[in-house]
Amino acid sequence: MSSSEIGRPALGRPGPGEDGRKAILDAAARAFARKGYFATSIDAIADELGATKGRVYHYYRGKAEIFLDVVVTGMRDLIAAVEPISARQDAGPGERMYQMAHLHASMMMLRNHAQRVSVQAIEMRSVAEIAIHQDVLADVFALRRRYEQIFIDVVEEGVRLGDFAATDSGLVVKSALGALNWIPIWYAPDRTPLDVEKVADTFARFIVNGLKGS
Amino acid sequence: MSSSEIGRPALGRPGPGEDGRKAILDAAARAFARKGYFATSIDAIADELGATKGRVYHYYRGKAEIFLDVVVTGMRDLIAAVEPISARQDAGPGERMYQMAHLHASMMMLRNHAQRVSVQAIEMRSVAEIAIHQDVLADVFALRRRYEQIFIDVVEEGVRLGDFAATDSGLVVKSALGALNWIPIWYAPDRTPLDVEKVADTFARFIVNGLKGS
DNA sequence: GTCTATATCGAGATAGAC
DNA sequence: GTCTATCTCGATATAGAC
Repeated sequence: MSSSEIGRPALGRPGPGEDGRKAILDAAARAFARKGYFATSIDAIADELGATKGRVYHYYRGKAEIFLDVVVTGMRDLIAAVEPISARQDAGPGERMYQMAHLHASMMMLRNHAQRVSVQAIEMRSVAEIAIHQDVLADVFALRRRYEQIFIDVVEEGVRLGDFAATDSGLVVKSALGALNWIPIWYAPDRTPLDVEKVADTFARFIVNGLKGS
Repeated sequence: MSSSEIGRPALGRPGPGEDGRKAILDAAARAFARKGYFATSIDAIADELGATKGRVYHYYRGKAEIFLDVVVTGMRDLIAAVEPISARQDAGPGERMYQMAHLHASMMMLRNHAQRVSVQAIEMRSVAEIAIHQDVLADVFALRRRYEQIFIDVVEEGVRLGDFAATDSGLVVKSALGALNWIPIWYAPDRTPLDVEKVADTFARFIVNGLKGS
């Protein structure tokens, strides 16, 4: 996990000013979520913030750093929310998987900006500006692998207990997370006035049923 | 469907030279799939083609046009492959859904370049260069809606027949297509030496089970 | 810490030779 | 039809005033 301990900013210039950085992060998340990494200029982020470029460059060395900080923060939030559920002893794998999927789906809708940016990031491996930051990228990959493993462990426990049908656990987890990660791509809080709870419940039930088999 | 009748190029300068255009389309699909729309320069497309910018601009007015042509072509291919299955009379909804999902998954892997680009396109609605082409964008949306409707119809037939559990058919189709559309994001023919048939089968079974309920 | 210039440069697009 | 210049401009990033 090296450079991404909880609480420490993953990137950005050193020194204090945690609140200033946070405001930039939020503004950037909204801007990136709306237009994507390349179509979002630093000026656009500054506008969203109600400031000018100067402020942004005071806290961050460049656009790629801001982007990656949004991504890492979003992934940490997701893991911090979902991981505890996977370890609960009072529920079986089916019930835990339902709750994990339900919460993941909810986060995709309620924390839409940051999660949408995290999804974008997956396709940016090969972009030079981003690829430069090998260290942070390594953290991002590690976080993603760790998150997938949480789901894989629950699936395999379910298979052992006979609650889930036997299959390739890595692949079914990719199916399940694909369905969930796709949500930010079509869900837009303003254009799609859908009931968050209903969507989360439908997705979570679909996933658990898919794992149980027929 | 206006400007996108089958056989006619959706975009590009008028006149003959269908083969020249096709070669550009393939090269562009590979380049866009690798780096994404913005990180791919016209020079990079020309390189991939083994030519220079001049050739590209002879056939297309600009980068956005090439991109959208790749997208429309990819979506037409997908629909042309999957739609016939939905209409088959010799199989029930469960079996047809399995085959549709199986084929969709296979296309995501075997026609990886074009499909990866189509997935990218969904996030590009709001990008100015792309948004200019209202007419082609309308076609893209229509194609996507039509494709979703194919799946929705099969789901609703399955629910009527009691083969599938009753739910919001639009939402479960978004789950299913999310799982499938996510494939190009993690599947890379070179990095992921996975058995296409096995992946397609696992995904299709997961989806059909998810629809059947428990 | 925050702002207003401004340097710099990559890339889309065009003109015109061959 | 295909190429090689070349124009042009937007956006990153910096310098330095306040």
